Amino acid sequence: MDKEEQESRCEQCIIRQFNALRAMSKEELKKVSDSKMVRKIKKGESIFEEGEKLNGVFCVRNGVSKLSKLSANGKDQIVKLATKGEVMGQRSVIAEEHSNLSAVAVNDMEVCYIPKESIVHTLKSNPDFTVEVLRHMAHDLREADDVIVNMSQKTVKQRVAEAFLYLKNNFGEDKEGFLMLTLSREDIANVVGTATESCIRIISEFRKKGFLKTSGKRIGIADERKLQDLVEGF
Amino acid sequence: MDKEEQESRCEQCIIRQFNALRAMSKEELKKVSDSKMVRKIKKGESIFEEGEKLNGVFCVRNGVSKLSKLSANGKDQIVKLATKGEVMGQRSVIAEEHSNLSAVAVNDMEVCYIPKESIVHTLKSNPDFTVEVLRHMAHDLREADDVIVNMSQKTVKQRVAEAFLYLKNNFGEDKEGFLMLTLSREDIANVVGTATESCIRIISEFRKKGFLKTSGKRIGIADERKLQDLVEGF
DNA sequence: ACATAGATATGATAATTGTCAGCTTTTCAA
DNA sequence: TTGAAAAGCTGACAATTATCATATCTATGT
Repeated sequence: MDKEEQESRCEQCIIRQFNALRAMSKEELKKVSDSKMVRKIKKGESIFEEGEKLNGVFCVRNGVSKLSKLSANGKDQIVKLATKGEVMGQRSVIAEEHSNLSAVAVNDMEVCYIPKESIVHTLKSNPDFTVEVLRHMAHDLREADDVIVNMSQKTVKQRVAEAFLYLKNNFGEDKEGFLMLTLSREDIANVVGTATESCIRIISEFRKKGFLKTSGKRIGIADERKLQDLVEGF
Repeated sequence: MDKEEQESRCEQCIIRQFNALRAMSKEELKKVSDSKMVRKIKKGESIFEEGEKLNGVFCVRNGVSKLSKLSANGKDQIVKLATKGEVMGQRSVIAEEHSNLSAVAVNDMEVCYIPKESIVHTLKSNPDFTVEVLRHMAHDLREADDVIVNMSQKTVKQRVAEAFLYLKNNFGEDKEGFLMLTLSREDIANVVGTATESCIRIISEFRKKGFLKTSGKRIGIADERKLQDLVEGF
């Protein structure tokens, strides 16, 4: 077993610590590892589509994927950004429904595809694993509730401010102080649920006020305190 | 065992068919039944509050409860309406977090309080039950995703129209054609995520256009087709 | 029945947000 | 390197939605 092959064994995979797979037994993990497939996905490529029947889940090893849903007016609403260690598609596999979301790579990615059999079998036989999955889903549900409240009770400006704080806290910033995860203005608008132009306008405003700094499409947070105040309604 | 006592046994409870309790064994159910407490709650009374630590879950036997979250601007956002057969508080119990939502009775209710021990123990030992809970939570999560998209991509008018269709489909209407579940205009506004005045205005408009009919605070759907068209953007 | 608090209704106005059009800058592949 | 094409930006304007003020109705307890 060479180095690369070794690293691609689930048993050795560090990523696993962040998700429910850590509750699997050695034997179960071995099965998963044997049945999984590593896939490289380029920026902009689709991983799965809304309405598609998923026969497995995707575990993110590297990169970021946007999970979105097309609305009647033709705009995508980004519901979640999935990053290293997160599992995509588990909701659909568990509920045995077609996917309610599309997944598209925001940058180059590496994901493991795990056929549902490996998962479903363990769900039925290893309660620790099932409870662990349940915990993760409970967490996702709480986050979704929070998003609902933000969407309906906060202004667009507050939501934009919050989005940048979220990006900083979850993806970090480089040495120059720019956000590690660079999204297009359109993607930001789709996270926030607003028109691209409105989003751009607000970013400009924040830049003029010294809350943000920009360089091309890169954006950095210049005054976190002020952004935070804005989110909280001051 | 008299009739009332018999009906209050979980083993006999029909409600159970609608939730994850149906996956419990006879013995497990007996334990739950012995530890549960039936509680009557009057309209407007609170069942639990946001931030409260829940030591059990609430199974709705009768009536409807609104699950809401207070936003920074002082308004409640109603995230879900829980009705007969639904279990409230399970997310918090499973995630071992304080509740992220408040539950208030919309009309007179009867709920069973089930201490978390009965649940948690079964979660660890009966995978069928755990998977069933997981399925329900997966379903809730999907619904939450849909709400996010609606909130951020639909106009207030569309959301109001959708809310009435939802109320009709989930709670039905009486012989006169009024919705069985009567919510105050303020509650409707809090479901839709808008100002109470805006909500009232839109209801008036819909009445004038013949989409709805009203009688005091009761509201009925007069033209489902037109409401549906509106939701879909015509 | 009646008073009254709370809910519903409506107008006027302000603030927010979306849409369309046109322009400039950046990005990326030939 | 360069020239489309895409992304970013800005102005003007329209549409939507919130806010405040005030009036009317209605449910509820006494």
